[in-house]
Amino acid sequence: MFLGTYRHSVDQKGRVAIPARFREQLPTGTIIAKGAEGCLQVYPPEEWGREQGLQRLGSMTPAEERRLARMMFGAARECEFDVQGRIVLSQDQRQYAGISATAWIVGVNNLIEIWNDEAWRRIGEATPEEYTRIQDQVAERRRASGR
Amino acid sequence: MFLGTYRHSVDQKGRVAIPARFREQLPTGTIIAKGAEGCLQVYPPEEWGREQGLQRLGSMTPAEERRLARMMFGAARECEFDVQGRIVLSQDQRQYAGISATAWIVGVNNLIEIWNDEAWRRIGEATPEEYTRIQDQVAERRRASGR
DNA sequence: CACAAAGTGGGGAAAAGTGGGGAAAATGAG
DNA sequence: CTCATTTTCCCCACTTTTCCCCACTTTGTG
Repeated sequence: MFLGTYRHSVDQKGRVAIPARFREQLPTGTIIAKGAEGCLQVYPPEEWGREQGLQRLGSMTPAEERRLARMMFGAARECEFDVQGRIVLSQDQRQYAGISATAWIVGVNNLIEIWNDEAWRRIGEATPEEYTRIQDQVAERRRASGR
Repeated sequence: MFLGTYRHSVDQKGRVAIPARFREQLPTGTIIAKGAEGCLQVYPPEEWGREQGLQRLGSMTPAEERRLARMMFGAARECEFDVQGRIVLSQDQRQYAGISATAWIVGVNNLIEIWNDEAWRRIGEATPEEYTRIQDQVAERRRASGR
């Protein structure tokens, strides 16, 4: 399980340190892909496998899903860690996520997301009031779906 | 079951001692998260699993749930106790809860909450009249929703 | 009052994160 | 094909943070 939010610097070569707590849980075969809302997503192998299962193309696949699969799999890459535990974000990935000198690295249960400052402030930062509202929303949703 | 209210100091490194009575009931895998009304919440593993564990993030997750998952998991951390039974509250957590030199640690049945002085005074110091009124309100609401 | 348990504070080693130099590999122009 | 330029990545050095350990104080109990 990946938990917590970390702010790390991205150097001129595009390297970011993945927090040690996360790195321990990331075997070789970990994949980095483009994600919704302009973030980058890091999938451990089993989670990536789940996505593969979900997004198989065939003659019956609707256009939208074909498009999603192409974007997602086409833009993905295997993560390669250096001795210091950093990965290199490609030019393309940095541009997609709008990342320059710093990045937020966020554990979201089964995967990790990487955000630029401004986007994470908008999406992830919560005052107690917002947070209270969000929690009520979760509770409401849960009640509605009968869990 | 967690009962009682304790006032402990938070040192310059952000460490708080969790009361021994509580600690005995907290195995490894205990989670600390942000909670409603600006408190921090400490979940024993089963409680965390019941509340949050089910949600997974993937390409098929709807936008609303993506936001919830990012906030819930991004704001949480696994508790790590030192030999003295203390945990470290991160900078971010302390800021969220408005905690500096002291904190109130409160057992609330199935989980533990951590509050700053001022907020806890508002919540915890109920007069008999207020207490009665709140109890009646909750009972009424429950009856109305048929639980 | 004495002893044990719980809580508090700080010093220092170890780990994590950051930045840059330079060799090897890839790319691209002539 | 060759040479120059860029990119990649491996390695080292430095800074900051974390956390492990010890010692002291306070509280509670017999």
